[in-house]
Amino acid sequence: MARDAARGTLDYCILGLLQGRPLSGYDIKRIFDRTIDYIWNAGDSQIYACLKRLHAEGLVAAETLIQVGRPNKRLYRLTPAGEQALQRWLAERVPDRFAKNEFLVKLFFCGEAPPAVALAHLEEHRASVEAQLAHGREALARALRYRGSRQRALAFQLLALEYMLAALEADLAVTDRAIARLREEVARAAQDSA
Amino acid sequence: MARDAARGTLDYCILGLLQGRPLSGYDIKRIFDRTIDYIWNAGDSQIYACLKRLHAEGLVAAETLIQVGRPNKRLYRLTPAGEQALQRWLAERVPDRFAKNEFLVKLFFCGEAPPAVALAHLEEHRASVEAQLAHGREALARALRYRGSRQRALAFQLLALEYMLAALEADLAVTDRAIARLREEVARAAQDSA
DNA sequence: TCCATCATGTAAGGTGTTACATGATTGC
DNA sequence: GCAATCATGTAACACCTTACATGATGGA
Repeated sequence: MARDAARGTLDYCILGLLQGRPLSGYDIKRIFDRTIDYIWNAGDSQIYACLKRLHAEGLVAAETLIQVGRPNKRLYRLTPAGEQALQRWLAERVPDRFAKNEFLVKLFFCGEAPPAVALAHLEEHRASVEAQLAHGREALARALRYRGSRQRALAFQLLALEYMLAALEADLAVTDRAIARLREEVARAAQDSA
Repeated sequence: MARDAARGTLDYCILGLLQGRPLSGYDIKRIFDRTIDYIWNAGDSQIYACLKRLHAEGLVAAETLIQVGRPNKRLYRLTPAGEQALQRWLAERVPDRFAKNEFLVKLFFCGEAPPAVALAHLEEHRASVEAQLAHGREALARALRYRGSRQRALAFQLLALEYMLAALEADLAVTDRAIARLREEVARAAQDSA
């Protein structure tokens, strides 16, 4: 037994979400969009394909729920093998890959373009960061209101949110400084040419 | 003409690096490893394949440099078409995709695992962040010592570094708080069972 | 003698994204 | 009448990683 039947991070995300309750592919996609979106996500087609494979490999069990007035759904739940695979993955070291960042790459090469180009990217980035911050703070408020079982799971979700919010706030500070500097540069250039 | 001959971010990174000087695939890989690594990178095979395609599509020109005592190298330089493609890409909006984060995903699901598991991940993460910080600070010091042409390009590389360092510092603060909390929890659990 | 550096590639396989296909119900 | 929600999938492609292949020079 060299390695698990589950393959990528998405597989384990799905196994993780199935802890303690059965879900359909559709449910899983909704949870992704609502709660983990800022860390991981996938298109629905990928999720359905993944569930099919996890089922074929015995990590999840499936049953079809017949519904009236709406399409039937396939409910998946963790099998003991799936639970084991998940626990093994949780204990395994995180491979430390660099994180790709399309925004920073573009900024990195903006030296040869006119300052307005970089400024536009920075301003757009600022708006995006603020939107993410708002979204994250809402999620935080929702999570803090939550009273239920799974308090321990909640603590770790809060920690992930804390990471994200801290990163976004730091990002915003750098962005604001950069925008101020660039605006000054643009203004100086305009004055010089006048 | 719907879109450029260049495709992904890697294509444009390579075009960006080729601004103002010819480079071989090997050179490009070394620059990636030394300076952009924390934002983007690629395996050498991917870089060679990419260069070949960019050449076939006329965005770079190639010449073979015969060397003595070491293998010949293929030097690539930007063509006017490549320069245009790069400028177009620089001006284009950054598509805002979520950033995948394997560490946070794992942490997110650590609620159902023993606290020691999460603690191990956090401590390892801390070490990794400190290493990246050290690496980034060195790069910053090197960049600040740099005296040459391309000062404008340098300013943007410094900005990218500034983003990275700020994110890492924020990350470290959260990590330290989380480690302290978890250690306390583990200690309390040990005391209760005693 | 063995390893690192210089230098370029092929081949295979895995992962992820996008577009397409289908079809009922509910609310505006 | 139109769009959104519920629900599941196939197919094609684009992208990325890993392993393999080759071979000289120079230092420990």
